[in-house]
Amino acid sequence: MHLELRHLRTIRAIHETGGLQKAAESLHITQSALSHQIKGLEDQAGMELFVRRTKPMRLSSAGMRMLRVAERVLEEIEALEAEFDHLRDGSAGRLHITLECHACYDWLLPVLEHFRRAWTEVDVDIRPGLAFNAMEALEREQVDVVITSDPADMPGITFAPLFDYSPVFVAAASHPLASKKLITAEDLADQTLLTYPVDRAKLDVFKMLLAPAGVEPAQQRKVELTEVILLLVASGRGVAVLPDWVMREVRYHPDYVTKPIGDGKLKRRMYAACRSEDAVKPFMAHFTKLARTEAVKLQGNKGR
Amino acid sequence: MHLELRHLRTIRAIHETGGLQKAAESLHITQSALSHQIKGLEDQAGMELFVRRTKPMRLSSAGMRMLRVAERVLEEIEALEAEFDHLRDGSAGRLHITLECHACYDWLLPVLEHFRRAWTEVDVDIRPGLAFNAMEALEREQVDVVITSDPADMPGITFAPLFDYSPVFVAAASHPLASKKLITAEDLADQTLLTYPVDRAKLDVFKMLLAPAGVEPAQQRKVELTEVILLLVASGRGVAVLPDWVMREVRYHPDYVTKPIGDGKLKRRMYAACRSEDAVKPFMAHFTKLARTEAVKLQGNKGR
DNA sequence: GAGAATTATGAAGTTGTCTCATTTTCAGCG
DNA sequence: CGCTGAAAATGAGACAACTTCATAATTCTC
Repeated sequence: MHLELRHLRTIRAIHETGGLQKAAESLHITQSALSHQIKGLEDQAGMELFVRRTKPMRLSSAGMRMLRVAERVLEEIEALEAEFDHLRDGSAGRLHITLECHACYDWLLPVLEHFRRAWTEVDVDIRPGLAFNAMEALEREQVDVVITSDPADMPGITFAPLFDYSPVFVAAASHPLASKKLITAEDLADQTLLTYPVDRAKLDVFKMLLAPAGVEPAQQRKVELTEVILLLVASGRGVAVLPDWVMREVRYHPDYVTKPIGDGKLKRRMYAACRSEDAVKPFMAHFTKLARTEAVKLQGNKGR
Repeated sequence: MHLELRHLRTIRAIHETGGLQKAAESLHITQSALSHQIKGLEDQAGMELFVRRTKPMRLSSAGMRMLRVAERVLEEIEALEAEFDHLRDGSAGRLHITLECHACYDWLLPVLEHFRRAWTEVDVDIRPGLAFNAMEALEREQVDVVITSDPADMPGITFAPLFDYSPVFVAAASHPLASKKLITAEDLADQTLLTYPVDRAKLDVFKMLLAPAGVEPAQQRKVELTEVILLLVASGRGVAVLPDWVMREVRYHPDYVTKPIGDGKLKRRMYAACRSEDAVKPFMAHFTKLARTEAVKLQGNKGR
């Protein structure tokens, strides 16, 4: 028994119009075609789907069972086709994001909260599990956006700049380094460094400060959550280097001191990477715009 | 965009096997056919459903959306096909019943309670609304069984005898007719007769007693529920003629008297009518057997 | 970078579905 | 009762769509 949607559409049409003749019109085929079709269908089903004792003919009890499935299934199919219409005109789509940068949850979550209200038909999600191979996941359409500060020249991938930030050193107010004006790589050589649990290559403090100077911290402790890093810093269990926007809450808190690192002019730029074909979609443009706006709010706190 | 199940099967197969090649095998067609097919599908969808940057190819985000629908829909379709297998071998079906005889609920409901446990895949229902045109509804497959005591010689309809019963006169113990041994048509000429609200032709008391004698009761009051008829009888608001099995509960109750009617030998036979094609089905045979068994229980109460 | 594996493409063939023309069936009605 | 018209069934042929076959173009693997 090999059903096709054609059969379900036929069943439904005959039921709705109440006869072969009219059903044929509504399906834009001939009555003959329908007659042949249901004959074939009944052969496959091995039973009569229609009652011929009456004219026009109506569904039999077996036919009614098929009708119930037909109505449910066709509704799904039609919803799918409508969804594809929306995909084509850009009002629907998928926005699955992965981030190489832990601290970005700070601004990303508010952005997504705004976004999902504006684009109810876009399926939004964060996929932390794919962060390790983020760019590859983007190419394979496992995700649609990668938040990164390492743009690469890749064909088919577009990097939209979001905002600039500086990595900032943070320590407890009572910490010996609190008196220094500027933090150098060597200052960290005898420190416990608190970082996110990611590859060193993804950590600003290694890539921009320690690696160039060939310095290794006395100890590195990996911590998942920003709040916990700050907690450990405050209690003198280590020091950290975090993006400046993270510091907005604690910059003027008496327990902490923040210091510029390196020459104090280290700047990084955050990007949203997506496949170039998606870059032109309206919801994608809106997403990057929202991300920039949210970042500005955070930057605005700097001068407080 | 004109989707067919073939497309959904293809989408699912490619996803499950992880590539065109293997999917083609599992669908028993060539890889070339699949390649052509998805090309046509993508043309219709107006977008890419697969990511070709990788080999083997995988679903794109739009393709994933289609996959979700495909999985739901195909599950329904496969369940339907399985259901039809059961319909064919007779372990599934529909048993929609209508009754011309109100009192039959007494034994029918216990029967259906047994039945539905034994035949979980048979859809059981009672359709009181179709009682007026019961036999026509049976022919048109609006119902599958008619409970009736008027067998007719109809082509394609089989009448299975269930049990015999006698219509019995019932009145309040204090009623003037309580002293009579036998009730005749004339006895009812000055009585209020309580009946079910159906056509006179379907009422035993008219068809077998009053009509032949050309007698009309003083008054006829139509009451829906058996319990209410008995209540009204007990309070002296009228008399009734009911099937003997209905009386099992009240026969020896001090408020009531029951009397034979006519010559006291009036017998009626109850039948289950179904379409002859259904009569051979195992669940239908089981239903009539259950009905007979249940009736015997009631008849057994007679001699209590 | 060669070979294997995977997908794409073009042409030809086959299958299945539709249309057209006609017949059969059935309900309604004089 | 037979006529009449509408509805459904049937058979033959046309046609489109899907499939296969053969082969080219990619991409992956070692």
